[in-house]
Amino acid sequence: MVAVMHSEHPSAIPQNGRLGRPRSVEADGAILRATREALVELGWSKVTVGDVATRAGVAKTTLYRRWAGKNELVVDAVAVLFDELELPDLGSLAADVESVVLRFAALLDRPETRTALMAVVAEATRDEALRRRIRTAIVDRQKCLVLEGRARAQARGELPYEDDPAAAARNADLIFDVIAGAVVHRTLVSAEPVDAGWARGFTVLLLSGLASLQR
Amino acid sequence: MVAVMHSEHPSAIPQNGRLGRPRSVEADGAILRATREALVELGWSKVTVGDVATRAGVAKTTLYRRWAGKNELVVDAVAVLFDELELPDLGSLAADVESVVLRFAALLDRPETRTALMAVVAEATRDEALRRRIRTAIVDRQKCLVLEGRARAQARGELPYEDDPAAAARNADLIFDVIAGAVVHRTLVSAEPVDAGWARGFTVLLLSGLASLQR
Amino acid sequence: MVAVMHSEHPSAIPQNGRLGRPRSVEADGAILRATREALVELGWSKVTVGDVATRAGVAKTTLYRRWAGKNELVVDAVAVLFDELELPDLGSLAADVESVVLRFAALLDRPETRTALMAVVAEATRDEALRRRIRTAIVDRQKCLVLEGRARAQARGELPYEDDPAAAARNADLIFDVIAGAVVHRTLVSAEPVDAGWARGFTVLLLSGLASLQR
Amino acid sequence: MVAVMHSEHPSAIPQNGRLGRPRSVEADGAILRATREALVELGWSKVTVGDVATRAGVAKTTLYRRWAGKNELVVDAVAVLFDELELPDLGSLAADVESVVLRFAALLDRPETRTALMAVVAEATRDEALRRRIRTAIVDRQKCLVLEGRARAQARGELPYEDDPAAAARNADLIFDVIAGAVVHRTLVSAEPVDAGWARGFTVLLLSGLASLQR
DNA sequence: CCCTAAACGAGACGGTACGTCCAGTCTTCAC
DNA sequence: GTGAAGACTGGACGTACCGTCTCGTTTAGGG
Repeated sequence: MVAVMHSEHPSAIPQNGRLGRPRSVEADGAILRATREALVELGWSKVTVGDVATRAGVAKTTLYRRWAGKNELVVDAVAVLFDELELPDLGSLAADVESVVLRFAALLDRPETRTALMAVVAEATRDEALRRRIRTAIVDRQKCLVLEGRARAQARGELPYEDDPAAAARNADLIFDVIAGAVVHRTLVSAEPVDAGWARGFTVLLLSGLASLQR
Repeated sequence: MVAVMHSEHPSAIPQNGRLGRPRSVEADGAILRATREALVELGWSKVTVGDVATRAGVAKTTLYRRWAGKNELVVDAVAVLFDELELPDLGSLAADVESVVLRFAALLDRPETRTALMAVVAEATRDEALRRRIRTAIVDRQKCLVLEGRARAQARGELPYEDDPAAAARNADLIFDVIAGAVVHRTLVSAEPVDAGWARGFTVLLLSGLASLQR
Repeated sequence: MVAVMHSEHPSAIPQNGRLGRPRSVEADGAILRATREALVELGWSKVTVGDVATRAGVAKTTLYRRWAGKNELVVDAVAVLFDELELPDLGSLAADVESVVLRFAALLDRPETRTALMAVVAEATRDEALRRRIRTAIVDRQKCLVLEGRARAQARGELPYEDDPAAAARNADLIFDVIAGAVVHRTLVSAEPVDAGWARGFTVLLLSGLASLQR
Repeated sequence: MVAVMHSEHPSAIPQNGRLGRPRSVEADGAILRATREALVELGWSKVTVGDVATRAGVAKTTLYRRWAGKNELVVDAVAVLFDELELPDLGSLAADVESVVLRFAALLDRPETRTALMAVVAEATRDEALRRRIRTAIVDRQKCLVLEGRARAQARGELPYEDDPAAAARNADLIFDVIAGAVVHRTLVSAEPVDAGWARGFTVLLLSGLASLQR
């Protein structure tokens, strides 16, 4: 993975002029850190903006200058964690898939993502801007793992190069929804652990199915 | 599917004795109906208990006597919709899967489920009782579709009978998470439509993968 | 004093026919007793009808069949206590007045009257029926003490017989308001004790003033 | 009377530092005015904090930040009216007393005091803080009228100067309870008008009695 | 000895107000 | 002009009582 390591404070780019006191640079980081801390302790629904501000040692005003509300704040706070997702080359597609499944499951097992992810997705069903934010901050970051894995497998000769770029994109999306969906559902809805056994079984199912898609 | 048609008011079973005025039987139904209506109009986060009570023509007290809060109420309100999920015998496993995928996607596309489902799942990460309620009211109802579909496919000779019951259960769970997860993720996270094409592609992937699991 | 010893349950006179189960005779007494008990423990504003019913071992319905609400109930509950007020003949008007002042103050010092009396008077400013109830149940009972004391003093020759009955009534009312008002104010507003010294001082003031009124 | 004209917002003195937005100065006045208005229209028991806030064009929060509850609020709202009580020098003690009796009665006849005064006194029997508040906000204001009237009468030679300061204080208290008590009782309990005739009769009684106390 | 009719207990009902909490905005002073 | 502090409006929360109602269950007297 390229590890974009996006800056922790893309929050807003006010800087209308160059006048006045510049924004505290530490504030953004402190706020996001406080948000994650609050999520761990209290869970999504009990986190309050005021409390986050207090934890961050920051006034509510400061926080609202940078984020529109709780939803946006939490998306950004959690998004950082998805930067950790990487796809080390383990030599085979199966190993790569198993690895990413386990890493993704581990990420969803952290209390801050666990409580926040579904909540913001739920909010997003009614809020296009939030949906975009989630997509760019979280979903796209995961989706490129799929693309990267496929490219690597193709380079290895495990998967054929596809002629039709539309079909290729369609397949990538399908695979992405299957992987992410299965892991999320297992973890958050079924509330059962994603262990090595499950990951292996899932990978077998996925790769066999995948093979038949390519034919 | 057996279409259990569970009673609309499992809300609470106080009935300590037979003393006192009995609870209004219509109230439960009216409240759940009002809840769905409010979900459609306002979306999860804007639904308020007071508003639901008003819509149902019921006092807040009455509502709180039967449900502990918004979460429990919404689970029960939405659960009813999952009773509609059926698995008509279309003659082949592939047709059955495609059909259930489309039906499930259609259910998730309804505004009341769309906005509510992820929200209650999110809350459930911090609330064991709610998690149980979701499981019994919603998840288990879906899972039995998987079992039913498999039994039917086995009867048709499309799938072998499994010797190891534990492995059989494990596979059923895996398939359930893959199907439900993929559809949910496609619908709510990726926010893309589950159309006939997607359903066909997904089914091909699933069934091919499935075949290899059995070997 | 005549010690009317009014029955403890004038609560209502339903008895439309003679049919059906007759009202429990103990209930009235138990309810009034429970009301006083609750007044002592909780004070007027925290007493609830439901709690009184429970204490009396009676259903709320039963209570509401007999009293219109908290106000009426409390008036009746407290009224009984005013029956205790008597005017023993101590041989002189001064002694009689001092005695009744002290007795009245002692009555107002009881927690149930203390907390209830002003409250119902306050409610009565907006409720003519309640005002009448207070008058007949409490005020008139005290006022006849004044009349009795005057008659006795006249018999003793301490006070002249008045010719004008209107003036006599006016004076009695004035004296009543002065005595009752001073004691109530001292006890409940100034919140200072009515002891023997105060009673003596007040009696001197009153009787001297009284003498000049008669001239 | 000196007409202290105490500020209309002694409600609370938080002012921990000088930080933050200062409390709205108009709010206090608007709230107290709205309280009196509501008292007039609805009477004590039907006044609600929420309604007062609405009338004052203020959020409930704002009101609760300044007063602990309905009792405290009403005391302050009514207290202002007692500032109007003055003791104009009419040249003789009798005239002064008659005048203050009529003024006080007129004050108690106003619907806002009528309904509120006894109610808060009733509550105060169970609440030491409220009792203190009543004393400083209302009672003490009246009591100084007594002291002023006596000083004036002494200056005129109508009353002797007292040697014993303790006895002087005792007498002032007694006179205060007798005047205030009689007027309150006549007005609120007996519910009869305090007219010129009654005031004259009462004054005669009081002053004659008073004379004998000094001897 | 049952029948009728009211009173009973229990507790659910529609309401109203409570006092608290949080969201998001606004106002002040200090830097 | 930014930042901390905190007051502001607005609105939902969940609880507590109110006074009414609807049950099933006594408990009389009159037939």
